[in-house]
Amino acid sequence: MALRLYDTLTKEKRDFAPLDPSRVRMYVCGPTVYDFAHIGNARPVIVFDVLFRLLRHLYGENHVKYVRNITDVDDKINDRAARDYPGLPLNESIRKVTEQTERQFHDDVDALGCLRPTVQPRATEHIGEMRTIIDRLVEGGFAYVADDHVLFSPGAMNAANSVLPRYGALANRSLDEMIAGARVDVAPYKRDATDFVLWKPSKPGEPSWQSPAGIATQGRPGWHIECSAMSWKHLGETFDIHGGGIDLVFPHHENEVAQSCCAFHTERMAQTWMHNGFLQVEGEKMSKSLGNFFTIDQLLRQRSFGSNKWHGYVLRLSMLTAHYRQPIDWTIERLVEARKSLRDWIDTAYGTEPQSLEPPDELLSVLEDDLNTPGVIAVMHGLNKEARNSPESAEKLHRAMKFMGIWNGERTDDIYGYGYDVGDGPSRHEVEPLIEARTAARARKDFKESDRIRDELAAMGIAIKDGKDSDGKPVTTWEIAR
RNA sequence: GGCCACGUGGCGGAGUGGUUACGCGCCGGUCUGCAAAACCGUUUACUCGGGUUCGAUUCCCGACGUGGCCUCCA
Repeated sequence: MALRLYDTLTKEKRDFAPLDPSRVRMYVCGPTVYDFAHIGNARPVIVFDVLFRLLRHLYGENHVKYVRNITDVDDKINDRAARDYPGLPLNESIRKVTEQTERQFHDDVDALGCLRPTVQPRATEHIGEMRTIIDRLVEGGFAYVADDHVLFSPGAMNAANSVLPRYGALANRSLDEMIAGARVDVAPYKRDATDFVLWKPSKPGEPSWQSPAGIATQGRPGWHIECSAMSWKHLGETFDIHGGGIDLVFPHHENEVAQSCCAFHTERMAQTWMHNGFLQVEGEKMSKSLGNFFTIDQLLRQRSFGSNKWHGYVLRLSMLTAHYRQPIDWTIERLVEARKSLRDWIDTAYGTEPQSLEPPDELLSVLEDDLNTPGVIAVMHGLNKEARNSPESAEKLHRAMKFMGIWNGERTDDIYGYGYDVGDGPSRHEVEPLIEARTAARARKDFKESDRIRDELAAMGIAIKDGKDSDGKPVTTWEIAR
């Protein structure tokens, strides 16, 4: 079984064959660092982390290069900086915003069990590469200067009639359709409604750099050029996989393809284009006005969603319960179910010693089929069931979970719901004396008293489970009720 | 309006031209002072209408529905 991936451009699942197996190259569009990342942002981060892990397994840890950019130049950043640090010069306030947001982003995705990409380049550190690409596009006749802007012309690209792809091929639409659908308020400096900005002049106070194409005034890059620049710098003119959310297909990725292929005279920018489906929250598009907007930080660290904090492993597993190309409806019920699965599996796998870091074969064959993570979850449920009669299956389950990044062998009490390390809810000092009193009452068969204590605990939000230890002595465990 | 994706049992969610997905829930049982938990077992499906086919949930066409993109967006 070989890795098969669905390619957005050709609309088919194909065997994956890297251009250079000793150097597998993947680029994924990363965050614009102006605010906390939300749970929708988490989806591609998790999905492509799974792919990164799989590629590392298949080709070797040192033979996969994963680049995820950090966009640190953007109007939203400027606005946020001016709002949050009105007293500071814009340069400084922008740096504060981007550094702080980047740190927060890393805290969040670390908690989601994601490995760090090989390189996380910043847009502002690649202005030189952007200028080079823009100059080449102007020289090649694909872009032009107007009013201190540099504009890319999809029309010129399609007229070139060479190895270049057709503009619109990725998003599967024609230039004519786009012209028909274009807004009436086309900027006056554009020759054509479909032309898009590669470079624009900076207003006073805005971040600015030396402009390309002989433009005298200082300027700043358009939105799409950074990814062409950074993927070129770190991965080369063409590479294997380019990923991101499906909403990026047009215009962002379409324009990246145009820029890169025209600058380098290549047929394809990436061999495989991968896009994850959209996320909704409780059946509706996530938006602040609907009150269903959740940041990763809120889910992890505040009781904002379903009055619960959610462990990063739970968030990650719940994200993997749907295939990455399918839309996903993010609900409390989904998280509760993921948490239950995770607890069952940890109960089984806890304490086993993985014999290697290899994922089980039955998991690999499923995952290699275009990242069929729901299938992987079914495999894990199967291992969990087999583990009742087979210690080897428990060990396999341990390896499977490690490989998928949903557990690393630790005791995670906030998954189990024990209150004492969560910081709120009843503490073990309040609960355990009552448990002991109930055990004593049961021992003297005072069931009226033992039931009364159970009711009292229930009122505190504590659920209890009676069992027996290995000597047959009654043992009661407890957890925060859900 | 244009383009695209999706529509599976109470819920979540894979997959397949003819054979059990899987998980949760429900129900029954074992266990338990009683519950809960755990364990064992059972149950329900492929939006609608045409077509292709020996046979379609799976392919084709149409309808309806949901969502996405077309403007910043994962």
